[in-house]
Amino acid sequence: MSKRRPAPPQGNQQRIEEMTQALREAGQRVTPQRLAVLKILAGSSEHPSVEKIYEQVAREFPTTSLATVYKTLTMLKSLNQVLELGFAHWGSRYDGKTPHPHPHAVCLRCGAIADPDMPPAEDMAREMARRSGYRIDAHQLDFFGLCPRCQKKA
Amino acid sequence: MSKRRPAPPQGNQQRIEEMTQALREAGQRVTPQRLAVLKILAGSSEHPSVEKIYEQVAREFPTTSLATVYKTLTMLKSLNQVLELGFAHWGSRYDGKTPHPHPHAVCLRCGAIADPDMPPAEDMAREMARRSGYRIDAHQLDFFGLCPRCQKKA
DNA sequence: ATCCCTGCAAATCGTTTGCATTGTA
DNA sequence: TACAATGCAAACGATTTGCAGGGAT
Repeated sequence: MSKRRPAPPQGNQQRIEEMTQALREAGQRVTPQRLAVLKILAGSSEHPSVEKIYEQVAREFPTTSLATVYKTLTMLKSLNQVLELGFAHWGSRYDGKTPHPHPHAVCLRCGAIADPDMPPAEDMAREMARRSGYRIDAHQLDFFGLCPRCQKKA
Repeated sequence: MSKRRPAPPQGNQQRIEEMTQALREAGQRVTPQRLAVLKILAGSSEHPSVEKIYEQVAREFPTTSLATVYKTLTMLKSLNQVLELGFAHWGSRYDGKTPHPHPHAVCLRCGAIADPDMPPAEDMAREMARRSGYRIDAHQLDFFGLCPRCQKKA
Protein backbone atom coordinates (compact mmCIF):
# COMPACT_ATOMS: atom_id res chain seq x y z
CA MET A 1 0.00 0.00 0.00
CA SER A 2 2.74 2.47 0.93
CA LYS A 3 4.46 1.85 -2.35
CA ARG A 4 6.10 4.81 -3.99
CA ARG A 5 3.96 5.43 -6.98
CA PRO A 6 5.53 8.24 -9.04
CA ALA A 7 2.09 9.66 -9.64
CA PRO A 8 0.35 8.71 -12.86
CA PRO A 9 2.98 7.03 -15.02
CA GLN A 10 4.17 8.66 -18.20
CA GLY A 11 2.40 7.83 -21.40
CA ASN A 12 -0.62 8.25 -19.22
CA GLN A 13 -1.67 11.52 -20.78
CA GLN A 14 -1.03 10.13 -24.19
CA ARG A 15 -3.14 7.08 -23.52
CA ILE A 16 -5.97 9.28 -22.32
CA GLU A 17 -5.77 11.20 -25.57
CA GLU A 18 -5.95 8.02 -27.56
CA MET A 19 -8.99 6.88 -25.70
CA THR A 20 -10.92 10.12 -25.87
CA GLN A 21 -10.01 10.31 -29.52
CA ALA A 22 -11.40 6.83 -30.07
CA LEU A 23 -14.60 7.87 -28.35
CA ARG A 24 -15.02 10.93 -30.50
CA GLU A 25 -14.31 9.03 -33.67
CA ALA A 26 -17.02 6.62 -32.72
CA GLY A 27 -19.40 9.51 -32.28
CA GLN A 28 -19.52 9.07 -28.54
CA ARG A 29 -19.59 11.86 -26.03
CA VAL A 30 -16.75 12.38 -23.63
CA THR A 31 -18.68 12.98 -20.45
CA PRO A 32 -17.07 13.75 -17.11
CA GLN A 33 -17.90 10.29 -15.80
CA ARG A 34 -16.47 8.61 -18.84
CA LEU A 35 -13.38 10.74 -18.65
CA ALA A 36 -12.93 9.73 -15.05
CA VAL A 37 -13.10 6.07 -16.00
CA LEU A 38 -10.66 6.63 -18.83
CA LYS A 39 -8.16 8.28 -16.55
CA ILE A 40 -8.28 5.46 -14.08
CA LEU A 41 -7.80 2.88 -16.78
CA ALA A 42 -4.97 4.82 -18.35
CA GLY A 43 -3.29 5.48 -15.06
CA SER A 44 -3.29 2.18 -13.25
CA SER A 45 -1.27 -0.92 -13.88
CA GLU A 46 -3.14 -2.96 -11.35
CA HIS A 47 -5.91 -4.18 -13.61
CA PRO A 48 -8.72 -2.78 -11.50
CA SER A 49 -12.06 -4.48 -10.98
CA VAL A 50 -15.29 -2.71 -11.82
CA GLU A 51 -15.83 -2.11 -8.14
CA LYS A 52 -12.42 -0.52 -7.77
CA ILE A 53 -12.99 1.72 -10.75
CA TYR A 54 -16.37 2.66 -9.39
CA GLU A 55 -14.97 3.58 -6.00
CA GLN A 56 -12.44 5.88 -7.57
CA VAL A 57 -14.88 7.52 -9.92
CA ALA A 58 -17.28 8.00 -7.05
CA ARG A 59 -14.64 9.97 -5.19
CA GLU A 60 -14.79 12.60 -7.88
CA PHE A 61 -18.45 12.19 -8.83
CA PRO A 62 -20.30 10.86 -5.82
CA THR A 63 -23.56 10.37 -7.70
CA THR A 64 -22.03 8.06 -10.26
CA SER A 65 -23.68 4.70 -10.57
CA LEU A 66 -22.14 1.31 -11.06
CA ALA A 67 -24.29 0.89 -14.17
CA THR A 68 -22.59 3.83 -15.81
CA VAL A 69 -19.20 2.32 -15.14
CA TYR A 70 -20.33 -0.94 -16.65
CA LYS A 71 -21.76 0.81 -19.67
CA THR A 72 -18.60 2.79 -20.18
CA LEU A 73 -16.48 -0.32 -19.96
CA THR A 74 -18.71 -2.14 -22.40
CA MET A 75 -18.29 0.65 -24.87
CA LEU A 76 -14.54 0.87 -24.42
CA LYS A 77 -14.32 -2.84 -24.96
CA SER A 78 -16.22 -2.55 -28.21
CA LEU A 79 -13.75 0.11 -29.31
CA ASN A 80 -10.84 -2.10 -28.26
CA GLN A 81 -9.68 0.54 -25.84
CA VAL A 82 -9.75 -1.73 -22.85
CA LEU A 83 -9.06 -5.40 -22.40
CA GLU A 84 -11.38 -7.38 -20.21
CA LEU A 85 -9.84 -10.18 -18.23
CA GLY A 86 -12.82 -12.33 -17.53
CA PHE A 87 -12.48 -14.68 -14.58
CA ALA A 88 -15.15 -17.16 -13.71
CA HIS A 89 -15.65 -16.81 -10.00
CA TRP A 90 -13.93 -13.53 -9.22
CA GLY A 91 -15.52 -10.87 -11.49
CA SER A 92 -13.67 -9.26 -14.38
CA ARG A 93 -10.57 -7.10 -14.26
CA TYR A 94 -9.62 -4.46 -16.78
CA ASP A 95 -6.47 -3.48 -18.60
CA GLY A 96 -6.59 -0.08 -20.22
CA LYS A 97 -2.88 0.38 -20.72
CA THR A 98 -2.36 -2.56 -23.04
CA PRO A 99 -5.72 -3.25 -24.64
CA HIS A 100 -4.61 -6.13 -26.81
CA PRO A 101 -4.49 -9.71 -25.54
CA HIS A 102 -1.36 -10.72 -23.70
CA PRO A 103 -0.46 -13.21 -20.96
CA HIS A 104 -1.12 -12.41 -17.33
CA ALA A 105 0.03 -13.77 -14.02
CA VAL A 106 -2.69 -13.84 -11.39
CA CYS A 107 -2.08 -14.17 -7.67
CA LEU A 108 -4.59 -16.58 -6.18
CA ARG A 109 -4.13 -15.14 -2.72
CA CYS A 110 -4.25 -11.35 -3.08
CA GLY A 111 -5.57 -11.00 -6.60
CA ALA A 112 -2.61 -9.04 -7.91
CA ILE A 113 -2.20 -9.26 -11.66
CA ALA A 114 1.07 -8.78 -13.50
CA ASP A 115 1.74 -8.57 -17.20
CA PRO A 116 5.44 -9.04 -17.70
CA ASP A 117 6.89 -8.71 -21.15
CA MET A 118 6.63 -12.06 -22.79
CA PRO A 119 7.59 -13.40 -26.16
CA PRO A 120 4.54 -12.90 -28.35
CA ALA A 121 1.95 -15.63 -28.19
CA GLU A 122 1.22 -15.31 -31.88
CA ASP A 123 3.18 -18.44 -32.60
CA MET A 124 1.08 -20.39 -30.19
CA ALA A 125 -2.09 -18.90 -31.61
CA ARG A 126 -1.03 -19.86 -35.09
CA GLU A 127 -0.16 -23.36 -33.98
CA MET A 128 -3.52 -23.63 -32.28
CA ALA A 129 -5.27 -22.49 -35.45
CA ARG A 130 -3.33 -25.01 -37.51
CA ARG A 131 -4.02 -27.95 -35.27
CA SER A 132 -7.63 -27.19 -34.41
CA GLY A 133 -8.85 -25.80 -37.69
CA TYR A 134 -10.34 -22.87 -35.80
CA ARG A 135 -9.92 -19.33 -37.01
CA ILE A 136 -8.38 -17.67 -33.97
CA ASP A 137 -9.22 -14.03 -33.33
CA ALA A 138 -8.34 -13.53 -29.70
CA HIS A 139 -6.98 -15.28 -26.68
CA GLN A 140 -6.72 -15.12 -22.96
CA LEU A 141 -3.63 -16.63 -21.42
CA ASP A 142 -3.68 -16.71 -17.65
CA PHE A 143 -1.15 -18.16 -15.28
CA PHE A 144 -2.22 -18.65 -11.69
CA GLY A 145 -0.11 -18.82 -8.58
CA LEU A 146 1.39 -16.65 -5.88
CA CYS A 147 2.87 -13.21 -6.37
CA PRO A 148 6.31 -12.53 -4.88
CA ARG A 149 4.87 -10.75 -1.87
CA CYS A 150 2.41 -13.52 -1.03
CA GLN A 151 5.10 -16.16 -1.39
CA LYS A 152 6.93 -14.58 1.52
CA LYS A 153 3.83 -14.32 3.65
CA ALA A 154 2.94 -17.92 2.87
CA MET B 1 -25.15 -33.21 -34.99
CA SER B 2 -25.23 -36.19 -37.30
CA LYS B 3 -21.57 -36.84 -36.71
CA ARG B 4 -20.61 -40.45 -36.45
CA ARG B 5 -19.75 -40.87 -32.84
CA PRO B 6 -18.49 -44.43 -32.29
CA ALA B 7 -20.44 -44.63 -29.06
CA PRO B 8 -18.56 -43.89 -25.86
CA PRO B 9 -14.89 -43.62 -26.82
CA GLN B 10 -12.44 -46.17 -25.60
CA GLY B 11 -10.60 -45.49 -22.41
CA ASN B 12 -13.99 -44.40 -21.26
CA GLN B 13 -14.47 -47.31 -18.93
CA GLN B 14 -10.98 -46.90 -17.69
CA ARG B 15 -11.47 -43.26 -16.96
CA ILE B 16 -14.62 -44.05 -15.03
CA GLU B 17 -12.67 -46.50 -12.94
CA GLU B 18 -10.05 -43.90 -12.21
CA MET B 19 -12.63 -41.43 -11.10
CA THR B 20 -14.63 -43.77 -8.90
CA GLN B 21 -11.38 -44.97 -7.45
CA ALA B 22 -10.39 -41.40 -6.66
CA LEU B 23 -13.73 -40.89 -4.94
CA ARG B 24 -13.35 -43.96 -2.79
CA GLU B 25 -9.81 -43.09 -1.84
CA ALA B 26 -11.07 -39.74 -0.70
CA GLY B 27 -13.64 -41.47 1.45
CA GLN B 28 -16.49 -40.29 -0.73
CA ARG B 29 -19.52 -42.34 -1.62
CA VAL B 30 -20.16 -43.37 -5.18
CA THR B 31 -23.85 -42.66 -5.42
CA PRO B 32 -25.91 -43.27 -8.54
CA GLN B 33 -26.12 -39.55 -9.26
CA ARG B 34 -22.41 -39.11 -8.92
CA LEU B 35 -21.75 -42.09 -11.09
CA ALA B 36 -24.01 -40.63 -13.74
CA VAL B 37 -22.04 -37.40 -13.70
CA LEU B 38 -18.78 -39.29 -13.87
CA LYS B 39 -19.91 -41.25 -16.86
CA ILE B 40 -20.91 -38.16 -18.74
CA LEU B 41 -17.63 -36.47 -18.00
CA ALA B 42 -15.65 -39.54 -18.96
CA GLY B 43 -17.62 -40.12 -22.11
CA SER B 44 -17.87 -36.72 -23.73
CA SER B 45 -15.26 -34.70 -25.53
CA GLU B 46 -17.46 -31.69 -25.90
CA HIS B 47 -16.65 -30.04 -22.58
CA PRO B 48 -20.25 -29.93 -21.37
CA SER B 49 -21.72 -27.12 -19.34
CA VAL B 50 -23.33 -27.75 -15.97
CA GLU B 51 -26.71 -27.43 -17.60
CA LYS B 52 -25.84 -30.01 -20.22
CA ILE B 53 -24.59 -32.43 -17.62
CA TYR B 54 -27.69 -31.84 -15.58
CA GLU B 55 -29.98 -32.55 -18.50
CA GLN B 56 -28.28 -35.83 -19.17
CA VAL B 57 -28.26 -36.93 -15.58
CA ALA B 58 -31.91 -35.97 -15.28
CA ARG B 59 -32.73 -38.35 -18.09
CA GLU B 60 -31.62 -41.22 -15.92
CA PHE B 61 -32.57 -39.75 -12.55
CA PRO B 62 -35.40 -37.30 -13.06
CA THR B 63 -35.37 -36.06 -9.48
CA THR B 64 -31.76 -34.98 -9.61
CA SER B 65 -31.17 -31.37 -8.74
CA LEU B 66 -28.80 -28.90 -10.29
CA ALA B 67 -27.29 -28.36 -6.87
CA THR B 68 -26.18 -31.96 -6.71
CA VAL B 69 -24.47 -31.64 -10.05
CA TYR B 70 -22.68 -28.54 -8.84
CA LYS B 71 -21.66 -30.23 -5.64
CA THR B 72 -20.36 -33.24 -7.48
CA LEU B 73 -18.36 -31.08 -9.85
CA THR B 74 -16.91 -29.11 -6.98
CA MET B 75 -15.75 -32.29 -5.37
CA LEU B 76 -14.29 -33.72 -8.55
CA LYS B 77 -12.43 -30.48 -9.05
CA SER B 78 -10.95 -30.73 -5.59
CA LEU B 79 -9.78 -34.24 -6.43
CA ASN B 80 -8.37 -33.02 -9.72
CA GLN B 81 -10.61 -35.39 -11.59
CA VAL B 82 -12.19 -32.71 -13.70
CA LEU B 83 -10.90 -29.47 -15.16
CA GLU B 84 -13.09 -26.44 -14.96
CA LEU B 85 -12.87 -24.03 -17.84
CA GLY B 86 -14.15 -20.88 -16.27
CA PHE B 87 -15.47 -18.30 -18.68
CA ALA B 88 -16.62 -14.94 -17.54
CA HIS B 89 -19.92 -14.36 -19.24
CA TRP B 90 -20.79 -17.81 -20.48
CA GLY B 91 -20.80 -20.15 -17.45
CA SER B 92 -18.16 -22.81 -16.92
CA ARG B 93 -17.47 -25.84 -19.05
CA TYR B 94 -15.93 -29.08 -17.86
CA ASP B 95 -13.25 -31.43 -19.10
CA GLY B 96 -13.26 -34.82 -17.47
CA LYS B 97 -11.14 -36.63 -19.99
CA THR B 98 -8.02 -34.57 -19.57
CA PRO B 99 -8.22 -33.05 -16.11
CA HIS B 100 -4.92 -31.21 -16.20
CA PRO B 101 -4.57 -27.70 -17.67
CA HIS B 102 -4.09 -27.53 -21.41
CA PRO B 103 -4.91 -25.05 -24.18
CA HIS B 104 -8.39 -24.85 -25.65
CA ALA B 105 -9.93 -23.38 -28.76
CA VAL B 106 -13.34 -21.88 -28.16
CA CYS B 107 -15.85 -21.09 -30.89
CA LEU B 108 -17.43 -17.72 -30.24
CA ARG B 109 -20.43 -18.54 -32.34
CA CYS B 110 -21.57 -22.04 -31.36
CA GLY B 111 -19.58 -22.59 -28.19
CA ALA B 112 -17.74 -25.66 -29.41
CA ILE B 113 -14.50 -26.30 -27.57
CA ALA B 114 -11.57 -28.24 -28.97
CA ASP B 115 -8.40 -29.35 -27.28
CA PRO B 116 -5.97 -30.31 -30.00
CA ASP B 117 -2.63 -31.77 -29.04
CA MET B 118 -0.30 -28.89 -28.46
CA PRO B 119 3.33 -28.63 -27.48
CA PRO B 120 3.34 -28.44 -23.70
CA ALA B 121 2.87 -24.98 -22.25
CA GLU B 122 5.29 -25.70 -19.46
CA ASP B 123 7.96 -23.64 -21.14
CA MET B 124 5.68 -20.66 -21.27
CA ALA B 125 4.67 -21.19 -17.66
CA ARG B 126 8.30 -21.30 -16.63
CA GLU B 127 9.06 -18.20 -18.62
CA MET B 128 6.14 -16.45 -17.03
CA ALA B 129 7.36 -17.45 -13.58
CA ARG B 130 10.84 -16.21 -14.36
CA ARG B 131 9.74 -12.86 -15.67
CA SER B 132 6.99 -12.12 -13.21
CA GLY B 133 8.46 -13.55 -10.04
CA TYR B 134 5.20 -15.37 -9.45
CA ARG B 135 5.11 -18.98 -8.42
CA ILE B 136 2.91 -20.52 -11.10
CA ASP B 137 0.71 -23.44 -10.13
CA ALA B 138 -1.87 -23.55 -12.86
CA HIS B 139 -2.95 -21.90 -16.03
CA GLN B 140 -5.82 -21.45 -18.42
CA LEU B 141 -4.95 -20.86 -22.03
CA ASP B 142 -7.91 -20.08 -24.20
CA PHE B 143 -7.99 -19.19 -27.87
CA PHE B 144 -11.17 -17.71 -29.23
CA GLY B 145 -12.50 -17.66 -32.74
CA LEU B 146 -14.62 -19.70 -35.11
CA CYS B 147 -14.70 -23.46 -35.38
CA PRO B 148 -14.36 -25.00 -38.85
CA ARG B 149 -18.08 -25.55 -39.17
CA CYS B 150 -19.02 -22.01 -38.22
CA GLN B 151 -16.44 -20.59 -40.59
CA LYS B 152 -18.34 -22.11 -43.46
CA LYS B 153 -21.68 -20.86 -42.24
CA ALA B 154 -20.26 -17.40 -41.73
C1' DA C 1 -35.55 20.64 -29.50
C1' DT C 2 -33.39 16.47 -30.00
C1' DC C 3 -30.83 12.78 -28.75
C1' DC C 4 -27.55 10.75 -25.79
C1' DC C 5 -26.13 9.77 -21.16
C1' DT C 6 -26.90 9.13 -16.41
C1' DG C 7 -28.57 7.00 -12.29
C1' DC C 8 -31.70 4.30 -9.92
C1' DA C 9 -34.11 0.11 -9.27
C1' DA C 10 -35.52 -4.14 -10.76
C1' DA C 11 -34.41 -8.13 -13.36
C1' DT C 12 -31.12 -11.92 -14.88
C1' DC C 13 -28.06 -15.60 -14.63
C1' DG C 14 -24.86 -18.76 -12.91
C1' DT C 15 -23.61 -20.57 -8.76
C1' DT C 16 -23.77 -21.39 -3.68
C1' DT C 17 -25.86 -22.33 0.73
C1' DG C 18 -29.09 -23.96 4.53
C1' DC C 19 -31.64 -27.42 5.97
C1' DA C 20 -34.85 -31.19 6.32
C1' DT C 21 -35.20 -35.71 4.22
C1' DT C 22 -33.32 -39.86 2.30
C1' DG C 23 -30.07 -43.46 1.28
C1' DT C 24 -26.12 -45.87 1.97
C1' DA C 25 -22.07 -48.02 4.19
C1' DT D 1 -27.79 -46.75 13.27
C1' DA D 2 -24.89 -43.09 12.05
C1' DC D 3 -23.44 -39.98 8.69
C1' DA D 4 -22.99 -38.38 4.36
C1' DA D 5 -25.59 -37.07 0.07
C1' DT D 6 -29.69 -35.36 -2.06
C1' DG D 7 -33.09 -32.04 -3.37
C1' DC D 8 -35.56 -28.02 -2.83
C1' DA D 9 -35.78 -23.25 -2.10
C1' DA D 10 -33.79 -19.21 -0.71
C1' DA D 11 -29.62 -16.45 -0.91
C1' DC D 12 -25.88 -14.42 -3.52
C1' DG D 13 -22.82 -11.67 -6.38
C1' DA D 14 -21.70 -9.95 -10.73
C1' DT D 15 -23.66 -7.91 -14.58
C1' DT D 16 -27.56 -6.20 -17.49
C1' DT D 17 -31.70 -3.81 -18.54
C1' DG D 18 -35.72 -0.46 -18.50
C1' DC D 19 -36.91 3.78 -17.94
C1' DA D 20 -37.49 8.65 -16.31
C1' DG D 21 -34.94 12.80 -15.73
C1' DG D 22 -30.93 15.85 -17.09
C1' DG D 23 -27.44 17.69 -20.30
C1' DA D 24 -25.13 18.69 -24.14
C1' DT D 25 -25.09 19.86 -29.13
